[in-house]
Amino acid sequence: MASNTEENYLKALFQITIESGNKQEAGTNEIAAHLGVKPATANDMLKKLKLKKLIQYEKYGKSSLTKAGKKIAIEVVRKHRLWETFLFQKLAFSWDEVHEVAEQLEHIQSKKLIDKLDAYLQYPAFDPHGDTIPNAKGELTITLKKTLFEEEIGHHCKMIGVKDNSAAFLQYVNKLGLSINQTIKIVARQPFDDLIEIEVNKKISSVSPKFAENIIIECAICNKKTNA
Amino acid sequence: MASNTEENYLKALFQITIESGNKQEAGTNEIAAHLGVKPATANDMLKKLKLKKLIQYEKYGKSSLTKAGKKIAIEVVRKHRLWETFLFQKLAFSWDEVHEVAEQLEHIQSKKLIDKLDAYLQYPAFDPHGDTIPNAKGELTITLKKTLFEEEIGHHCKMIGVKDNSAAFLQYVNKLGLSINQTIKIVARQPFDDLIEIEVNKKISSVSPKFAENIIIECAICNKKTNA
DNA sequence: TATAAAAGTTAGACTTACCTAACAAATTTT
DNA sequence: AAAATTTGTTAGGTAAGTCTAACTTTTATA
Repeated sequence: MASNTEENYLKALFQITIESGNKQEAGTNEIAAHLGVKPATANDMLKKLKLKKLIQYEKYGKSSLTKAGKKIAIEVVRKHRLWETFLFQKLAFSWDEVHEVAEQLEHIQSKKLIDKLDAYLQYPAFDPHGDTIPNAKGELTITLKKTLFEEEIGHHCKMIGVKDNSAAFLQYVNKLGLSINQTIKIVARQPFDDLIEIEVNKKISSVSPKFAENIIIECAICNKKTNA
Repeated sequence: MASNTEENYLKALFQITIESGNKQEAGTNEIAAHLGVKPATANDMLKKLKLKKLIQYEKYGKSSLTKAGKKIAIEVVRKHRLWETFLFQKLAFSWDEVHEVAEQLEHIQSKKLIDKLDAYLQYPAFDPHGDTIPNAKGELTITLKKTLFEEEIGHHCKMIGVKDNSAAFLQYVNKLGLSINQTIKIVARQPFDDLIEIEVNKKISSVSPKFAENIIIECAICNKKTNA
């Protein structure tokens, strides 16, 4: 059984490598910075994790997760995101409040608890930040999610969440015909006032950059799957 | 801020003194036994808690909670019982599975979380074991709860929970006119076959010892209130 | 390619929470 | 009231996870 601290190191390594999509391994300093500890501290832990066969690591080299380490990391991510979803959906926490509490809840050890929570939430695919939630088997679709603001002209994407939860914003979202899972096409950008033209259900609308930054989308073409 | 371990010592002291109702203070060995640690370990911690002014304690003497210590202890108890209620009511955990998981959940630090959870559960007064849940102000009615089996002849009591959650049992409970908050009078006990005669809504029924052991009641006359 | 900078490591120290073993005080029992 | 038992304390040790300071290896750059 991995300690809370070990779980945090494995999660950090997972997020810096596999989930970021661009690297296979991470350096000691990078891991330390990600966790807010000194490199010397991270170094000790990396040695320990290697001994436990949870990471691959050679002296003066970079670290990467083994299969066993990845399994634990994904479980922690699953727990974190399910709790975030619970806090957001059931307890009416706002989008930006969920993370901190989920950092604590993700270390509760009870397989039964997390599977029952998953069922209670009706097996959600995304957390309130628009990140994908691994399923009970440890399968995870890695989504290069971004905001509508960041999507390129001509691309199609799918709305998977919002950042702002104010009534005013949500009413506006609704008025434009937008909802979770709705497909959106980026038609054009006006260089003059930066407005973004989008097509939703064959209807064209213009939205502000501020609006677009608060719509979380999934970039379907760049998804890939990973599992434990 | 008290550590998880400190919280556990304060909770233990609360449970062996205030909540048990018969003592005002507890010895080092007793506290150690309650927590499953060695007396030497408990001794170290008691010194530390005294330094933090969370307990009163003289060398070779007994320990008792200060006002500040009691406040923390009650908060932990509140969190524990609210989580138990959540697991039982919302996630369909059984009566005997909730404690272990709640032992972990009770240490999550977030006032907002626990108050929102309380509201979500509609401010429950009792946990699935029939223990009273302190309110957000730290007020707690200490109930000398027992099972119907333990109640004396002639006494009136109030049903506050069940131990068995099987459909068969719950249907039986229902058939006898019993439900949460229902008043029950113990009419008599048959020495011959140990059946217990109870009066519910002016109707007399006989129940088995096995049945009575699974009905949790509150003994209204011996309640007292405490707060932080 | 030599040197400077960055990245990574080691050694030694601290805190928390636990232990064992030996000892001291308080309480019971005879 | 003395002896025996129980209860509580102290001293010294361990493991986890953190730190600082000094050192080494690797990488980048002049």
